[in-house]
Amino acid sequence: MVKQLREILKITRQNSSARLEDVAHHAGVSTATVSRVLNQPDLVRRTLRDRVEASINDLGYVAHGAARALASRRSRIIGAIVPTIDNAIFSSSIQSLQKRASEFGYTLLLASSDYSLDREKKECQALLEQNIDGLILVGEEHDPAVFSMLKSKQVPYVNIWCYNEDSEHPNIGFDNYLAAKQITQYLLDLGHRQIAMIAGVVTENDRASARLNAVMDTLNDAGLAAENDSILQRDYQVSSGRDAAKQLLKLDKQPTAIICGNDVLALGALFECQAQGLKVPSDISIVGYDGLEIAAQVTPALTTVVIPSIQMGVLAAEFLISTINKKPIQSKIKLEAELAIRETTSKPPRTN
Amino acid sequence: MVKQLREILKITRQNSSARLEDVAHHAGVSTATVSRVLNQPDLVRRTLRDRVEASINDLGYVAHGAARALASRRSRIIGAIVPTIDNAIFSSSIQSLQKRASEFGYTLLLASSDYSLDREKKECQALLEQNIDGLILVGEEHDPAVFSMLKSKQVPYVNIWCYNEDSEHPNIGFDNYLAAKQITQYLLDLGHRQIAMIAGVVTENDRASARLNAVMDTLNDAGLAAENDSILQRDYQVSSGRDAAKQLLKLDKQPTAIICGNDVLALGALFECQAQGLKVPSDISIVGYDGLEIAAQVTPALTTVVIPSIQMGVLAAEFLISTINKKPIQSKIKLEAELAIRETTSKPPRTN
DNA sequence: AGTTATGTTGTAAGCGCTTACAAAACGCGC
DNA sequence: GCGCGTTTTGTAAGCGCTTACAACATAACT
Repeated sequence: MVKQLREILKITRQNSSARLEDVAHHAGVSTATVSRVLNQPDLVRRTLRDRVEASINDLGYVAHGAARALASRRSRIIGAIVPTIDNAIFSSSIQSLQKRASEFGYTLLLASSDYSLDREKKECQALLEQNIDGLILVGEEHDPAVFSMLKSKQVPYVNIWCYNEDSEHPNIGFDNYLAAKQITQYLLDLGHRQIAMIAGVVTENDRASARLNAVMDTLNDAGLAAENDSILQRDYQVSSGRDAAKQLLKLDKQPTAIICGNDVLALGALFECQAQGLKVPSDISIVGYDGLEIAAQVTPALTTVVIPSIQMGVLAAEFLISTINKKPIQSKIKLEAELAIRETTSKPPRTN
Repeated sequence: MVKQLREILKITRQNSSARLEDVAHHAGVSTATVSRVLNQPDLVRRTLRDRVEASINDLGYVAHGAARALASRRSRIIGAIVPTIDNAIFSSSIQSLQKRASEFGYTLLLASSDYSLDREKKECQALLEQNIDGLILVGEEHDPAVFSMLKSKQVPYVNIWCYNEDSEHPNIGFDNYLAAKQITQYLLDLGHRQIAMIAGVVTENDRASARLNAVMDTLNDAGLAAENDSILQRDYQVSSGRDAAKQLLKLDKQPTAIICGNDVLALGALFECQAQGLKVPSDISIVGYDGLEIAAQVTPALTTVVIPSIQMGVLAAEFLISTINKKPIQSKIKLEAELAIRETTSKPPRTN
């Protein structure tokens, strides 16, 4: 009877926007037909469909997602939790993810974990409460509760930024360890023996850890014991890179090369060297990791590992949406991270 | 009767997660009580509340946002449409927005317009379909349909990145024009007379337009007719900045200063100058706009306009959430964009 | 024409929650 | 012990949509 009252008061409630039922009345059809026009237009005869569509336009009808989600059990929303949005390499991935999802009619619910697995868990719950149809996570290390929640809600998910054939979870990414090993080896091959590292913060960050470990392992394998004071960890800021480089340049045994856990730190290191009047690469070599656009443009251009950030976003969206629609699709995709040799690396200076 | 069937088959449907009703049964109370524990705990007696909370934990209950949104008419989701996520200055704003919203129990639905008002309109509709409780838009220029949809759905919104006292729309931002004028004046005061500009693309972008206009107006006021070939427009990429700078440096009347529409273009210009062996600022001055973290760290540090990107995100979240909760709050907030004089600007070279 | 397969539309029962309203329980003063 | 106001809890009617199922119309066969 409330509904009837609403009908009676229709003139009054002109602001409360049109519902599917209003469209149905306007077009002289049942609500089921309108719903079909919206969701499975092929099932509706041409003439009727046109009439309904006209009514939709006339009334400026906008579907009510919550009602639709409740009835159909899918929200057309996918969620993503990234460590931080404020990080060029993630944001390019998010951008591509959002665009691809939008092309499929999905919207993106975005959350950030601040590199904390506990926050990630909480954000995951918040996203789950919003009935996301799928979830994208960064990295392979997550709170077990995350997976159990996802499982009990039967929400498909995928870990990006990592590749692990043996993982029990779908993942789309590249081998963080391998690429870091390669770039270290490249420096060794150039003749560097004093190699320092400015790593990202490895706490609860499997990508940063993998990169750090790869460098350490490779140096060890080459018979170079990594000294503690030449391995630094810094948060994701250019200023932190500068700060760390400053510290490294004060060392008794000054490094001839600095490996950075990401491009932001590498740019900081580069700028610090420049500020101190050092020539890069003739005095000191610097390498980054990520492949930000700016890395290729800075003078001198930064040698780095280019990771497929855009591709990961696109593929993650496609994987999730396929899975949501019960279309089988490959659940593990290995992408390549490529060494981009540019201008910040060369043989170590003779004076060594 | 379907519901009854479900009850009977409960053992079978262990994967379909717990509903509020299940919690109610488990705790031996009505659904209303459970709902109250969730939404207005003060209304429930202590002992009962504890019992219900225990049941919630036992069953791993996660609220069903769509159902909740349908019944309560609020989704606890706020939307944001930015030109592109893949842009450091927007992503820092989004990050702060998302964090602040999350603190209030809201999640962020994110869309991008690709600097197209038409896409923006479409994304707006998509967000509206998801029943967002509020919307954040960048800039003051939007398709009229956007505002009418928002109005008919009665969804509060706010334009950020701009400040306009006379606007009919809520806005939180700064004066793009004024700050650009100031930085231009600063260059004039230093003695520069050959001033070029690398503007952002101004199409459907009121922020980029305002900045460009401010520069042109200021140059005009100083009696300097801006020459066409010294005013360039480029998209938001470091490489575009380099490219534009390259072109400007080829000019017969080489500029002694380059004003850039944003820091990314400015960095590109800086790198190009460095690559060509020019000394910045003694040979040529460069200024940016935005105040990215890297601008302060690059060598030489970039003179720029620091805009309150984080603050805009935070305040926008707060404004929207207050408005959603019917708490009156100031709907126009003027923030300051500050000139940061650093190392890429000085008097023009004598040789002029 | 009669029968069957196919295509098109309508009816109505939920989806899981909130909330107005009613009912019950409690506390207090007398 | 009663009446009253207050607090606490329950009942049940939706929120706006989708979709199984039924009903009907049409096309395709014998």
